[in-house]
Amino acid sequence: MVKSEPHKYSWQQFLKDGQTFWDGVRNYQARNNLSTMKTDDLALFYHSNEGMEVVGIARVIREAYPDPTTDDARWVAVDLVPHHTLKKSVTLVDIKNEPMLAQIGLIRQGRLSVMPLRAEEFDKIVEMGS
DNA sequence: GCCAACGTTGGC
DNA sequence: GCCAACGTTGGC
Repeated sequence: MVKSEPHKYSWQQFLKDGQTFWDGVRNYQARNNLSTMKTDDLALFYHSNEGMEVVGIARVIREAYPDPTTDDARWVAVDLVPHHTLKKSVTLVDIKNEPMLAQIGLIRQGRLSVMPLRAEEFDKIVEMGS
């Protein structure tokens, strides 16, 4: 799952662009999670702050490479394309109300901007959004 | 706009 | 290497 503040970079903008590079991660844990993403992996796209909901699914088309927006070699970016827009967004409230999802990173560690999801958690959210 | 959670920085 | 101070994120 990746998070973005909609006023900074929204799902709608992502759809319009057709592709984006996921940069600007400046947190080691988030960076490590980014690094584990492989080509063709799917990632839920979450709007933080405004909306607070999962709005779509993105697909990785390029695995972690050095973040082009900084000279600092520690940081990486990945390239994403939109894969699927959820029929209805899954809100943070929905997720909190689903016992099976109570332990996901989104709840446990709110500040983390990139986090892993187990396959069944991913599937559950997708199911709730369709 | 406030505040809690948490990561990072810097003094010792 | 510890810990206090500070900054940032994100939910409410």
